[in-house]
Amino acid sequence: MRRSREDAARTRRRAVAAASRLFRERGIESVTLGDVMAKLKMTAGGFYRHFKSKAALAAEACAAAFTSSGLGRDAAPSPEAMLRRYLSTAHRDAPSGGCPLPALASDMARQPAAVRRAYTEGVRDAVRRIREVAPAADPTAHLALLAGMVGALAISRAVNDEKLSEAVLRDTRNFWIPKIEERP
Amino acid sequence: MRRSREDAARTRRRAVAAASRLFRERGIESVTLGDVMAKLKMTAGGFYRHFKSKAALAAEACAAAFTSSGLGRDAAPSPEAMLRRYLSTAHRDAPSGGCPLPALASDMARQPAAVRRAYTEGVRDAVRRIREVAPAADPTAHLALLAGMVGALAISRAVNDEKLSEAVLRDTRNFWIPKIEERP
DNA sequence: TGTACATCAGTGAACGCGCGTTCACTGATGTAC
DNA sequence: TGTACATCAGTGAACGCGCGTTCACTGATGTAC
Repeated sequence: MRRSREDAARTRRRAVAAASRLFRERGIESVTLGDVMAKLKMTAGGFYRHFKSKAALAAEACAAAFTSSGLGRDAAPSPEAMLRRYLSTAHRDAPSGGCPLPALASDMARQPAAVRRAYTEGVRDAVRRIREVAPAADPTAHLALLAGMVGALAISRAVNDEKLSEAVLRDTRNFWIPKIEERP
Repeated sequence: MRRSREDAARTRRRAVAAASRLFRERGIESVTLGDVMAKLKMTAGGFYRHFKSKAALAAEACAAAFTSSGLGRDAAPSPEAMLRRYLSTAHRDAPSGGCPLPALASDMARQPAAVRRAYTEGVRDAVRRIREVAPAADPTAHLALLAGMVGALAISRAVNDEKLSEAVLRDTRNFWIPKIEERP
């Protein structure tokens, strides 16, 4: 039966939020509309009152993942605190609330332009954020640091061995912390 | 009709090789058995004369991707040459023949233990390889470098903007080259 | 403020499609003598 | 070496299943008067 406008708008927002979490956790293609709607305790048919297609949801959910995620969330901490938070086992083990960059990277090759644009904008935001938090001397360090953070998290999640997984996070952290604390 | 033993063995090898390339190009789950067998100009039904299931092929194809891939392929070059090759637009644009680490990272979370084990072994091999080629002073640098290489390639492939994509590769290269050329 | 009607959020069944897997079949290869 | 038979690599159709999407339907919400 019909719901109030506020209820409907809330359903839409909840669908985007649930998809944003599920996509980061399992990848866009492995998540079904049934999975997303089940999180709202709804049946899949109702989905199309709110979105044109799964691709449309993917574009919104990706953008949402970036605006609500790790790197940009709160006021600028120290560069060391940022790195420790990003390269933590907690972040590794909770991809659904974490940074979309490592979580969605390999999905991007198969996504429509709208989704890829959202991801690309997310990379630019992350670089800006790093530049603010850690205005290091070496101008090539910012993208190299981002690559290291994203790569370390991705590898630490992919690997089957807890010790190796933690070593990747720890060594990447320990390598970068002195580099970004330096001031020219 | 029946084929000779050598023909059959050759078919099996070709299937593993084709899958290894396709998996790196499109991700394991987006590649169908039909895609793999079409590369051999065969129909999908014949697949099961050689493999128990798609998962069994995935395990073999993953392992194969590591033994035949980028990082370990040829005699130790200079560390700079290795970095330039890995972080090149050529490598970025040819994932099917390239390093499986960035290509398969996000598939791993959803793979059975055998596949994840192959990937983990691949990470260890890559670290060993980096240690040989670039025995840098800082002991945390090896994993940090691997993370940077994998992250930079993954981001450069995911991003929609050619300039940003090249900047990620170039900056990561330029950041690391002086670090790994240093000898203590 | 009440009433009559149109709207539309959500349900649940149905659809078409593509996938992994199975199977009866074919005919060249391998084997036993 | 030749012959008779068993094997089995590959074909192509069929299967069951899950997915994205559609649709008729329901009944509360919104609107016109």
